[in-house]
Amino acid sequence: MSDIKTTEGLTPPLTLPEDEVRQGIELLFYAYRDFTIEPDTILLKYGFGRAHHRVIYFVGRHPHMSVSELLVILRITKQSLARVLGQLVRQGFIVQHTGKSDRRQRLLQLTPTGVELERQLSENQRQRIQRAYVEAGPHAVEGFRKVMLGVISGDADRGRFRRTR
Amino acid sequence: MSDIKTTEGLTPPLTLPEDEVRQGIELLFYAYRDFTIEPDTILLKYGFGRAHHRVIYFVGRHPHMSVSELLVILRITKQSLARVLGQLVRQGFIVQHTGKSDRRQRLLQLTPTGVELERQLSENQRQRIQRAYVEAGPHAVEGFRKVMLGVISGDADRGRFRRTR
DNA sequence: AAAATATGTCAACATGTCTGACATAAAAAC
DNA sequence: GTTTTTATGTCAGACATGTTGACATATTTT
Repeated sequence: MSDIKTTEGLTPPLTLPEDEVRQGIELLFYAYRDFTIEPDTILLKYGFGRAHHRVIYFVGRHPHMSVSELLVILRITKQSLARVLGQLVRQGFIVQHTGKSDRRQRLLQLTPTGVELERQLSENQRQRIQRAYVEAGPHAVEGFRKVMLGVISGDADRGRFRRTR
Repeated sequence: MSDIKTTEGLTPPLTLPEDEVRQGIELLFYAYRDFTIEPDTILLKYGFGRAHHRVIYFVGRHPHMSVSELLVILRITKQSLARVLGQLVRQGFIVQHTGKSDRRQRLLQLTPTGVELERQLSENQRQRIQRAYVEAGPHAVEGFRKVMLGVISGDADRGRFRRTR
């Protein structure tokens, strides 16, 4: 973050062109915008929103996760989560079961219907990533990962990516 | 864009590991989430939201752009835009002037105050990108760009990036 | 003169976020 | 074993951002 000093003849140009940085900002904006359009459309049919997708995605990704773990990932309040999670539970996409070691916890899990919805929702996003990855090539993907990790804030979250590869 | 055929012994592995794709999805989620936290916090002080930032950003980026051009970029309805744009104009961050060739148009421009707010808002995002770019190196940045362009949908939007480099 | 375009505006509504307050059950600490 | 902390739920009210639909005005194009 800080220095403009570690430059002793190394590769990176220390002052990046204004335009290059602006481009980076806009790439993130457009990519995220397009990345969410199609799932959003599907969700409409169920009367759900993007928040439901996020919950379904992460519960699918980490079965038996607790409510508080989910809150940490999503960075929203429990009241915000309560509405969408409640809907998903009442409508049979997610089940909650009491934790064994800690009976206060409500561990979350997708139902078969939930799994199906998750698949349907993420399908387009998977294809989009897959296509972009294949077209760009593995070398570019490595660079993509590096930059994205640099954009992400905390070591905690960065740690989530320290396994693949 | 289309094919899965140009593979005769080339580099890209055609079936990407499930986990690699998932990782890509999550990188986008976390990066975008963290990318917007700080500006959002600043905006709160002004009673503004993320939508105001987007308007200020793009008007700053493309001075004298028309309302309809802005609508195309943002992909929202004019009624949605009207609210935030109206606030920004009334509070002196943006001025509208009638188009010369087409007097129906209201061309948008940041006031000095608007420029200052834009700078303040985007400062953190610029630093974030700059840091990530410098740390990852120009080679990685090239890969990042390739992948992000692949994620973005239309040729129209991709065309916005066909100049730098 | 008529039609299309660029913009603005009013109204109603859905969604997702927030803060604040309070309740319950279970675990941890004393 | 009582107290405190933790995990979760819930109610209520607020605000920001998005949507549709309808209609108005000025200006350009046909």
